[in-house]
Amino acid sequence: MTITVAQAAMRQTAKTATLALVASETPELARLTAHAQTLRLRRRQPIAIAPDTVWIVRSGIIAAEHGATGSERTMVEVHYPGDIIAAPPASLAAMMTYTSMAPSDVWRLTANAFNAAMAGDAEVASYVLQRLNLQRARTQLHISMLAALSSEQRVAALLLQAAGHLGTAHGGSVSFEMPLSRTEVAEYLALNADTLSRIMSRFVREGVLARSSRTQLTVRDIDALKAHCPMSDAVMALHSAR
Amino acid sequence: MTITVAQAAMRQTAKTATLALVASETPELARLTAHAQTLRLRRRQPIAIAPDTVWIVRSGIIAAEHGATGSERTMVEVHYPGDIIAAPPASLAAMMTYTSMAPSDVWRLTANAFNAAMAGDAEVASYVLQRLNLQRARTQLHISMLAALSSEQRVAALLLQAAGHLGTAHGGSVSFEMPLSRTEVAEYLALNADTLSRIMSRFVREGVLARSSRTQLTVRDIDALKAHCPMSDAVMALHSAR
DNA sequence: GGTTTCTGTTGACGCGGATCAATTCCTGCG
DNA sequence: CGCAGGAATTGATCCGCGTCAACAGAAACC
Repeated sequence: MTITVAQAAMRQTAKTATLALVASETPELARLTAHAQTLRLRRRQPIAIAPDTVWIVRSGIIAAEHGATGSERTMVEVHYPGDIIAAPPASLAAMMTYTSMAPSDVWRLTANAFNAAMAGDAEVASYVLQRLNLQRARTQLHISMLAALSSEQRVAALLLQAAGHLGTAHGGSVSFEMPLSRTEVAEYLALNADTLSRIMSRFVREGVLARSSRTQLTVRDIDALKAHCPMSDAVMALHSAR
Repeated sequence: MTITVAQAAMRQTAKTATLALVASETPELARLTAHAQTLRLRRRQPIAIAPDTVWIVRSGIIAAEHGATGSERTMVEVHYPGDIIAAPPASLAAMMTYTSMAPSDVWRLTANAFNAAMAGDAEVASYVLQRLNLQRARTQLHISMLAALSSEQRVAALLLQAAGHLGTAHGGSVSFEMPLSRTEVAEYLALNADTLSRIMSRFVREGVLARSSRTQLTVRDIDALKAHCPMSDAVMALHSAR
């Protein structure tokens, strides 16, 4: 991979910024920085996740998608800051795509360095396992959503997730910029894009949601939204920026 | 937890048996046995996964289900021998149920002992991460199945999975005993049980499948089954007993 | 062995959401 | 500023699969 001067400069700024972040938030991870290469990703930038590498999301959003480019595509997982991404097994690697859905900072480590860091430090090991466990819980909840919820309930769940990760409370209502396009949300929820559009319009008509631009959303009534989604409590518990 | 004499006896036999297994298959895990308590589980035995414990499946099958008992239940994950199960986050724990779907041997460790074992041994750490990564890949494939496949394709995928884990090849065809009931399969595939029954009958009528009893299945034509399922290659790659 | 109860099968029917097509709305670009 | 191309909306239509109900078969219990 070649690195331009501009990219190198961005990496530098990213590195200093995230170091401060780490010191206050996750001291365990700070011990990984020594072996990590910091990368800054543009919006919609596809990422080549090489075998035997581990990525750690520092800011932004990374989407993991599965399937051929075209109609039958699925957004399998959405990664938020703090998430740990290991290269998929070889048998799946060819069908997986990773994309940064927003400007993101990530650390990249070799699997060896990552393993060594875990083996050498009990607190790092404990932190990593706990984090992976949280990600597993989110993925399981995702399955539960797809399996048990109607399309409207799924959309409500997604809005709660986005609000939890990206939202800023503003006197009872929560605003955020949705980083996923309509098509991408549909791929995440296993929904037809047209159906999704209808449901969003319905939410706006009902007054639980407002759109100031195509990507700027405001949840006007969180409780009404929660009432639309059976497992809202679990969704909000697992998807809060904290 | 009280342990009867009979249970203690079973634990003893289980322990010696699995130790031999470990020595030949997964030397990394053998180093965990010292801190593990071996348990034998009956078919359909529910498991209480206490906070801060880690379970390792040695034989049999453990199902993780989510949702209230009753209609809207989802089988979120199926664990096979070698799998590592960490207690779910508190916010999800109340809605999760773990059940042994077949006679199973499992190891139980405290999270502390597990973390310590990883931190003390680089090979254990590497093994655990690789295993967790395989489980993540399976879960992602599960999502992809639910999102992208029709009900018939999903059933085909499940049969390929079961054949891979439990099947014994027998001259071109593969036989196995299905540990899940019709209802449970339906919960795993996010399918109506009646619809599942229809699809199974269709497979039998087409000749790709044969039933010698309620639970004894034989896939008569693996290739025909693979033709029914778009991502059959990935399914078989990730679900093979090896 | 016979009754009860649980599990699976099959048909008829209806609904939720996918599909297709037409239109409108953004956004970038000359 | 106006045009072009893509993204989102919305209506009309269709079909896969869920739902309900009636029945059949297996296991369980006395």
